[in-house]
Amino acid sequence: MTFFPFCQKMLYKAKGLLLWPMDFSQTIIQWYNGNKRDLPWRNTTDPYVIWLSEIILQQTRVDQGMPYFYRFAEKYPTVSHFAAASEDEVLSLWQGLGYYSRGRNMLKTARLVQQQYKGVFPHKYSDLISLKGIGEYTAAAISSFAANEAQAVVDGNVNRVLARYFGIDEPINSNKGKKQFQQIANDLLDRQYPGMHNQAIMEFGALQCKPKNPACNICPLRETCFAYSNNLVKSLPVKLKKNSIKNRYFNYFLIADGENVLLNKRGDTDIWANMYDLPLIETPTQVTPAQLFPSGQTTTLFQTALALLKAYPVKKHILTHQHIYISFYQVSVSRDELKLQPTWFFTTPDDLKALALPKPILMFLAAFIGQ
DNA sequence: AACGCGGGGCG
DNA sequence: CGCCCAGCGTT
Repeated sequence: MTFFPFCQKMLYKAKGLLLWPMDFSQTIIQWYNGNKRDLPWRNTTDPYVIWLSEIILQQTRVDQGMPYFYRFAEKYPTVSHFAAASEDEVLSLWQGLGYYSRGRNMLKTARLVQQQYKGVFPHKYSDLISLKGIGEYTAAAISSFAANEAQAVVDGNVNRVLARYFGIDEPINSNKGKKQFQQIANDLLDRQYPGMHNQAIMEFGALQCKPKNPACNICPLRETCFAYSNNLVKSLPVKLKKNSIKNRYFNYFLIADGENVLLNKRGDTDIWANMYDLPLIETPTQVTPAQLFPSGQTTTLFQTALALLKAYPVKKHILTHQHIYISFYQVSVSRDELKLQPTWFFTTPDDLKALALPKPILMFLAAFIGQ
């Protein structure tokens, strides 16, 4: 999707460098003063306490992290207390919050601060950035909140606000996008009150410019918001989708009665909807014939005793969002033992020609019938 | 640049 | 079910 990137760039230059930076920051800060939540880590400039909150809040909503913040702040009132903890104890406190490497890295950092910094938690960006578990965002957050260092934070909230307000369609998780959003955030930063500015824009993203159903109707920035003016609020920010290719393992059974082959009519929800394949067992992982036929050469899959005649090598079939590993097993079963499933039926090679088969099934059957 | 790492809330 | 959340470390 493209939204005239050249024009946007001009627009950003016009807004960001000439016209709007003061208005933007002042409007956001004004909104912040009227709408901010009372959060415990905002009532301190202790970099240690802010660090606690920031690590806990990485990829974690405030509501979810809050009880953990209290738990840690009470158990470890200073970084020295934290440094004296055991990993088991920290992980136990962390239990249920997810992303457990955060807890382990916290302990490493606490111990390093205890040793290298004599228990005085650093507040300079350049010191913070080298600590385990502290990246660009967290270093900017701690240094600006604790010491008003002019470092602009860029998190999910900031990305969303900037993408919408300036109409930036560069993906927020591409390399180019990351640089671009960081650059804009830097340009926009209120150099007099960087800490409050950072808090304000994030709070604005969290409460006002929300991912779903943002409150544009009462937004103080909507008159100059690119996304609002151009009906693009729902499509910004742009994010590169993760390659969510799933592996699936299909085990097909070729059951022949003379020339006739037992087919299966597929349902209408999965891939190859309403087409025809063979009796199938899908497994969560690749299985060997030995696993599929646990008692030597026979198995009772489908509540029917099947005897393995031949196992074919696995074929990989690639779809846009799925990689399917297909195993074919030629089996024998006496017809009176066969318990037909509702979707199963025997077909002749002639009738087969009139049916829609997925490519890999068609190829397999053609080779089988042709032999 | 891509991926793994978690648990929970929301539409 | 897919997306998103005060991201970071590793490859």
